[in-house]
Amino acid sequence: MLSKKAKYALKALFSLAHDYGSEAVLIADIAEKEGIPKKFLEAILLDLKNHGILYSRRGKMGGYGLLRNPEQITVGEVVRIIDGPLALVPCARQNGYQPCEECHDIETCAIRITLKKVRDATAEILDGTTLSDCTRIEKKALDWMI
Amino acid sequence: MLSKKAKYALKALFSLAHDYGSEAVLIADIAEKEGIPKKFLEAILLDLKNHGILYSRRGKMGGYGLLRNPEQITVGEVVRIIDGPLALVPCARQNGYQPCEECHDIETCAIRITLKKVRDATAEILDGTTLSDCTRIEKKALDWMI
DNA sequence: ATTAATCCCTATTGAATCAATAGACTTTTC
DNA sequence: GAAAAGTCTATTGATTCAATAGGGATTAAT
Repeated sequence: MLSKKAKYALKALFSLAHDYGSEAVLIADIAEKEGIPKKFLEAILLDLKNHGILYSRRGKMGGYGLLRNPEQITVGEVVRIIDGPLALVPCARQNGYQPCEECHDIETCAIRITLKKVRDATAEILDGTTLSDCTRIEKKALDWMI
Repeated sequence: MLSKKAKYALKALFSLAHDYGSEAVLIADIAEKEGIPKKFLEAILLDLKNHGILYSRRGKMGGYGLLRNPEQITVGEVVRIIDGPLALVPCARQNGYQPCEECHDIETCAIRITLKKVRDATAEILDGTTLSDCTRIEKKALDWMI
């Protein structure tokens, strides 16, 4: 399951991608616009900042903004920051591999091999989807209505 | 994450697939062979029985066995029984669709659309992998050693 | 018919994680 | 220096996960 935190993170980033190039945006504004508990969003944005996705300015006139172009930030990157590795099982990870206790032979464990395929397919999709892809998808509906 | 319960279920089914055609197998035997807490395994096997994967016999000489051919039971079916729908988000499910509160327009929610792709790719892999595929994978290692 | 083996059922526990909240601290602009 | 922002630490309540406990029901063998 995708955590609510990750969903909030993506929503907030879509919003910031939409405003990319403008001034920094207030946490409170994003929170209200996207219906996210403000205090919760604070922690999320801070986390994204610490991982090089966002910049921030403190004090009056402060706020958050994307540190990179929306085309250079993928959904996969965000999900990994908030929810951790994509693999459904630690022994099927691409990077942070961890053996599972109950698996005798790592090379031939059918569960691991199968879930590695799932991880790879998932990574292909999520790492191939950028924030601008997402805003483009969501913008279609608005254009259509005008 | 795949639950430990689902991992146990798959391990137990691999074991039963290996013994397919023979007598019913004791819970205790599977538990010991696969290193699964017996009481926990009881609940798992019962669940799989109630979903038409296994048959059981009570009393002396009792035990469990596959109700269908190992080629007709997929990893996807098992995972869904134990862990629920494959989709990472309820609004991306193929069958038990449920709207998410925070998503205004279902048709154009980028999160939903992206995670639906992930679900479909996952389903393709897991529903395309049978118990006999798994035992075949794991058997390779043994053959090789002889 | 009795007994022992076996699966079946209900309840409970302890740990971990998730979602959210509270409150004080630091930095910056005006 | 006052007000407006982000930053940090801690805590709470709810939920889920993994496992355990203790019988109850059924069947084969004697």
